[in-house]
Amino acid sequence: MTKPRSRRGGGRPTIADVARKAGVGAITVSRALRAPERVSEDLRRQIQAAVDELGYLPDPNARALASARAEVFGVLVPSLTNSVFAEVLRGIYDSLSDSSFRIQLGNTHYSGLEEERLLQVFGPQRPAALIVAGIDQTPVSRRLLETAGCPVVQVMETGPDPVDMMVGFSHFDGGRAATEHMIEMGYRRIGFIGARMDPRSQRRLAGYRAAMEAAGLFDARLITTTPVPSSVTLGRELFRDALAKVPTLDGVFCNNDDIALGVLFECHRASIAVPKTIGITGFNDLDMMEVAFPSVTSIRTPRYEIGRRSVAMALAAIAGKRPQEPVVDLGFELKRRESTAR
Amino acid sequence: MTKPRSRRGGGRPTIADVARKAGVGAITVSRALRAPERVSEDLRRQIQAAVDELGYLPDPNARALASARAEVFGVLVPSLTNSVFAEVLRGIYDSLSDSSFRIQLGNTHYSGLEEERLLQVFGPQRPAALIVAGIDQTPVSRRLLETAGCPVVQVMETGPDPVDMMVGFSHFDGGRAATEHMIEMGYRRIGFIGARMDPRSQRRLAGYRAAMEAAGLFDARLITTTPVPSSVTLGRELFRDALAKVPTLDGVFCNNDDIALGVLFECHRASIAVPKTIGITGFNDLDMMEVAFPSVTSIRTPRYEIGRRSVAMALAAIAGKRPQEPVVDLGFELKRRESTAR
DNA sequence: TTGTAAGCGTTATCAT
DNA sequence: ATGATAACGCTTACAA
Repeated sequence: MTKPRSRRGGGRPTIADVARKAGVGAITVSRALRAPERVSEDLRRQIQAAVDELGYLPDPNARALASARAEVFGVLVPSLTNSVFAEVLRGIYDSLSDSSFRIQLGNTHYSGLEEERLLQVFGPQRPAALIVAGIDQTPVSRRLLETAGCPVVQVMETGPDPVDMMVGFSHFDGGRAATEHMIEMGYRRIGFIGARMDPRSQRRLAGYRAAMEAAGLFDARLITTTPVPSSVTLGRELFRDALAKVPTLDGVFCNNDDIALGVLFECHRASIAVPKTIGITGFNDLDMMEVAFPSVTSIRTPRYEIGRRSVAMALAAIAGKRPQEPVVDLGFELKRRESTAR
Repeated sequence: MTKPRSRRGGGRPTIADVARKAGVGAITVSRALRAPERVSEDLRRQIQAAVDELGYLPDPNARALASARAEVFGVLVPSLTNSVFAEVLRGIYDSLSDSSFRIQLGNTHYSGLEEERLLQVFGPQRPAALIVAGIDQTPVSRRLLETAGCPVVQVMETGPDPVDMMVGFSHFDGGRAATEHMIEMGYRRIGFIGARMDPRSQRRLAGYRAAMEAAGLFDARLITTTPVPSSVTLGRELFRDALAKVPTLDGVFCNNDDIALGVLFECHRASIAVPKTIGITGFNDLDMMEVAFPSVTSIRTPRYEIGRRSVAMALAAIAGKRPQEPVVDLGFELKRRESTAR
């Protein structure tokens, strides 16, 4: 006659089963698992044996309920397929895979409202930390983050007023560095081509503008943008528009590498010489920019590292060790390549 | 004098607060939220008012513990940055964003052992469904899936022996169709270039081989593969190797579009005419293949749709409506483009 | 249709 | 260092 199993449990061993088998109290098992140093050597071994024998695995839901903390990192990104965010996500994932923290994913689709909604939904779960892309949260989102009761890391950009912590770099400086490089290489009628135009793209554009104005080269007609999501196809189209608008164009700084690639392909197709007739600079430095023909100058951004660092900071904060400097600027690097080697 | 707050709760309103305010029992609130039709019109309104006023949001952890079911979809992919899986993930995410299901992410890094570990970790959470990439689980993983007690969808491929449900297409047929197309276009010394060589790549290779043998064109020296992860850079290198090995090569079927792009760029660099001297076919049909110059022939695969469909099937199964046919083949499409238009 | 009682599996509290 | 007890916030089972 079997012991009547509880109505709901699937029959998995619970902490009570382990405790019984090891001849100790449930709480001791709990401690042995979470803070082994607080349990005597002896009991620890007995408990471990019981755990192994029963194949016991703690129930994260019960744990979260009892401790009012889920071992979950909430991660909010604006896109899953944009490889920039995919790499940030990979950095976050890799840094978390040794721990018992899970990742709960949120895709804001570049929408502030959707971000608010997701933050609202993540809240009741009491995540251990929140990592969000960008620094331009709505006032509502900002308050939700401030009252989340857990470490918060804003990633991709740095700025003056962190909710809690920040890891990123200056998109303005990146845009300016790219543009200054092209000016230095002798380009004069340098266009800006940008899609999506989210806040980070806007700041790259501002950097472009600053550099152009400083050189006395700025001309509003050189700017071609669209709110439409970025793609290689769109890069081609925007380049055509830009060229139609300003036939004397001799270079383009592209919002990102997808656009740059579209420009490059269109140049091939239209037999426009790169870098001679048109110079091209991209942004992010995807793997393929180095292999492209001609290879494409770009701004290397530390996406993966941003992901890793954000987790490191959050983990430290969870452990009570807040960093000296809550805002970390990981910088960027200009990769000079053939596409601007006039 | 404030009512002594419980020691742990963060002070958020609970279902009991709502029940008190609405003058009903807690369970009625619970029902009103999950199955409104089972509560009278009147109470439903009162409860809704109380919920709104208090800003009540159910605690998913408590809910999961009480019901022995978390509203979580466990999703296992081999890579976060490979855009193929990023798109599957996006499809899954988009299909779930109307619901209250969360996504818990697992990255297997193409490792069967890591997949086992993740399945083990996901188990105790009692996910509502499991979506896993591939059909080649280890015996251990397979048993974990079979005993997970929730709907399971294997995605990306179809095969004869589903754990539960499957959505995908035949990589063998895809590889064969691509190769047959090249043969039809007049190519004879068609190489196969592949990186990573996971099970899906292997089956594409098998399809290539079948087509080549059927045409009496097969030659083992035409095959160039490596277990190294795929990249555009690698595509260039493998193409060089292939060409060194077989100077008479007149075409290549690439394992995926990254490789194909690397080949294309190398052809540009080495002034090899495409499609005249070398024909190129890729696999997956990324956005940029159509824009590339020359545009690249590829096999269009329904990644996003696979994600959506997998969720639809899982959701139906959760609702007790299992599909007639547990294995769904979404097919693929050959996109004939300039790179093979000899 | 609504409510009462009893957990769900774990950890916090307080005591020993 | 260890344990008894009472939550944690919700849902299941059953009763009315």
